[in-house]
Amino acid sequence: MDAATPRKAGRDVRRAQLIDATIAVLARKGYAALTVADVAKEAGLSAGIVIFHFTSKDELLAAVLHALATEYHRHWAGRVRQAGPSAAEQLKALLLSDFDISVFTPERLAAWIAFWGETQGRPVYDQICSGLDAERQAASEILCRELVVEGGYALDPHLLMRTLEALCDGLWLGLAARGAGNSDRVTASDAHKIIMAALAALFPRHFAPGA
Amino acid sequence: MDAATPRKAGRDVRRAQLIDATIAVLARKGYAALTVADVAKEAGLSAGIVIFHFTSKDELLAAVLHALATEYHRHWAGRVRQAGPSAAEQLKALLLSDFDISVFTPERLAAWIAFWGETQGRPVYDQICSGLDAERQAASEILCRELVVEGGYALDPHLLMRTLEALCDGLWLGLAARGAGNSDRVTASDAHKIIMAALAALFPRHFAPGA
Amino acid sequence: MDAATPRKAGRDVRRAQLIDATIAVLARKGYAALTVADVAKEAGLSAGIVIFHFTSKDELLAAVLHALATEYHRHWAGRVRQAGPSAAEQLKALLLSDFDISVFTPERLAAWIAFWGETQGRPVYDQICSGLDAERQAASEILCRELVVEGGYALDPHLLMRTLEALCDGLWLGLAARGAGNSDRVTASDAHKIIMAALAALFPRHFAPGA
Amino acid sequence: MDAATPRKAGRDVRRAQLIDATIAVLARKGYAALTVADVAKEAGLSAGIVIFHFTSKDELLAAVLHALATEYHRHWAGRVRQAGPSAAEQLKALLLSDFDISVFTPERLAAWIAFWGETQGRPVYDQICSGLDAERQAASEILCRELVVEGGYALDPHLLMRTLEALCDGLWLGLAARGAGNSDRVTASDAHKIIMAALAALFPRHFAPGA
DNA sequence: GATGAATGAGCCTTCATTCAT
DNA sequence: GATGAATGAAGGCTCATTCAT
Repeated sequence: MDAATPRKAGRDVRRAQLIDATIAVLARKGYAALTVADVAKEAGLSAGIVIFHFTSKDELLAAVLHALATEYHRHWAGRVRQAGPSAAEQLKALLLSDFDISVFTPERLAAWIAFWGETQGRPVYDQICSGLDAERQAASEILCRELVVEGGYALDPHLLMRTLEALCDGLWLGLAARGAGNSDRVTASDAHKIIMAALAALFPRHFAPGA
Repeated sequence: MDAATPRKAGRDVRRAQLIDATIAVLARKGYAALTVADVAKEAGLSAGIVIFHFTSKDELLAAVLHALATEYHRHWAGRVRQAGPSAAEQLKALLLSDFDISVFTPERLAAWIAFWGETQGRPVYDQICSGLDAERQAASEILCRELVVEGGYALDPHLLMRTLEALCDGLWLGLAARGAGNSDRVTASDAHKIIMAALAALFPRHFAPGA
Repeated sequence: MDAATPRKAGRDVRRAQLIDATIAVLARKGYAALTVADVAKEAGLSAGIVIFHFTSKDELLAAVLHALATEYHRHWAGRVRQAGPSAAEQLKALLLSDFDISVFTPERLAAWIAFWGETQGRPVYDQICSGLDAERQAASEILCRELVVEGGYALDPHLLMRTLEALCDGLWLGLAARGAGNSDRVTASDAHKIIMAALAALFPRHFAPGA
Repeated sequence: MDAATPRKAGRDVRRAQLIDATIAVLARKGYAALTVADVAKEAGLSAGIVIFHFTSKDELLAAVLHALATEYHRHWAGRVRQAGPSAAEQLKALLLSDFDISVFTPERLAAWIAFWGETQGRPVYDQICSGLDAERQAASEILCRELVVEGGYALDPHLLMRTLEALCDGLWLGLAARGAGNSDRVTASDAHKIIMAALAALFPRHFAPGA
């Protein structure tokens, strides 16, 4: 692919390059059909070097998931940090960060989904994500709790967190769906509107409808 | 597996048996790791007979997805038909039908998710589902529109449908997640509560909170 | 090789055929250069069927060594049984049985030697042989002890056994040696003479020189 | 391995170092499992430099065998030279030199055996050894002939040489054998006793029993 | 219909060898 | 001289598929 692949490269540079190539192949062919040769070709390298850098296909895939999970975590955590001091602003930032298409390109979403499907029979994948997932859920639940307290809503913060996380997951699924002839696809813009409408419906005293 | 596998069985019976075996393997090992031999063993038969009945592994998997999609469609359509005449009752029936644990066992959910991950690079899978999916989305959107009209809500029926469908999808993902040490899992009961709370939030004039 | 290889064969027949093919390749190319494809080609079959019958290359080789060791054990034990009742006759039969060219063809000897060289780093090979080896050494030592007692020789039966076993091993090595331009090779006939001369020298009251 | 590996070393020093490393790996893993990377690691160097110094793996192994054969030759030849003037003393020196454990460590013996097993399909190895082997056999046979003439033994000097050489080879095999749980191993001390007893039996007028 | 031996394509992985630094 | 990233040729093994029985 990359005709300008330098013959030599630093260890971490090459690893990152191969991880990116894997994501691209994952998005194009899915998890089951991905081969080491595909990844190598995508990166303009040989299959041998993939094993050289990652020891095995399994470890390459684990490294890819780890990279995705870490990137995801950094992204939402950064957005929350940059948000205003109020719980409402932070929750909004947390949820909308999932639909920042400059980071979560269709390619990356497709790669994520590919891993979801393989969590069965690959407990490792769960282990890679569970810690970071738990952090996000905890952050989300804390923010929900604050809003509930502030607004006096008669809702369970834990279930609110589950609701919002499920909504985000479901929207990702919709964004990644390759509606073949389906011109009627979910877009990132839709996702934004949906998230804001859901916040307005659940926390009417914090979020104005149509904001 | 099943020691009492009858040696003779009608064509469709055997196909159904093999489809069930495939679902079981899919749930246990995931899509990528599934082999024809696994399915055969699960069904207590030989690999040859699997190919004999389905011509190829690809067609077996397509048949499985078709069976799942058809079953899914029949289930929600039946529930909507059995529901009361009001749009609110029908929408509620439609959404809650997804969490009927007698039909959507963890095994079946896991099989579904396995297919989701492979939709990339397997356009066939999209084709199998798209028609039935569209029907459901249309039904859902129509019901949302009726509620919007009845209740005078300032919400877009299309986005409401997307919201509810995404929520259901996300909850399925959560139900299927095999949180290893994660005692804090989403349950079908949680899903019911979440759906009802979401309906109450979005359509307050149709659904009482805590119903 | 065998153009008349039947398409189907009983399990044990095929295993024996593949073991023979492996011995042939071992003799021709040595242990390190042997490939599953070589064995398959030698047997006129595909590589897949080798793995099908033996699970792995390692297990194939272990099975070959096991077959060789068992055959060896049966052979000398049979010869001893057929020999006369005296310890002298039995010891003679035991030692000469190693040089029965109808069983220990150059090919088989070469295969044996190939395994000897790989016993390092393959403890399994030791385990396969050690039991049967010990039996032979015990039998040999008992016979030596009887001769020592009968003849009043001032020799240690254990060391006598070691001497005779080492001599047999060394002669096998010489028989298997492929003296390239070396027309002066050890022959089975030499081996017979050497064994008899050694017996005559060690047990002069039991074995006449030149017998 | 050796942390004190000097970065700079004369060509021959480095070659010798790599040959020693190869012998160590050969003894530990056997011939078939030996890799250039193993040798490099053992020597505390990189794989590239091994090839640089020996051009190829094959030539490295040939150099190792050559080194072993030369060392072996020098050793016995030196011992014979240092021995007394009589044929009996020289033959004794020749044979016992094989069991000088200060030179023929278990490691070196294991390396030798590893090569024996690969002589099949590697005619080069035969070529490397045949010349020096022939010299030893000639020397041994000449000494045997002298003893036969002196003692008037009714034995063929050629077969006597074969007998003694086979005995030495067989004892080496026994010394190198890694009897796992086998506490009953051949020792160098056993080998000495066996050689002396064999000489006493074959040449009673030259060697006293129990000497 | 059903089995299981057999095939062959393709994949992951190893490893000797090259080469830029 | 020395390193280590990189290659490419095999090799072992898996697995969908075929076919004689």
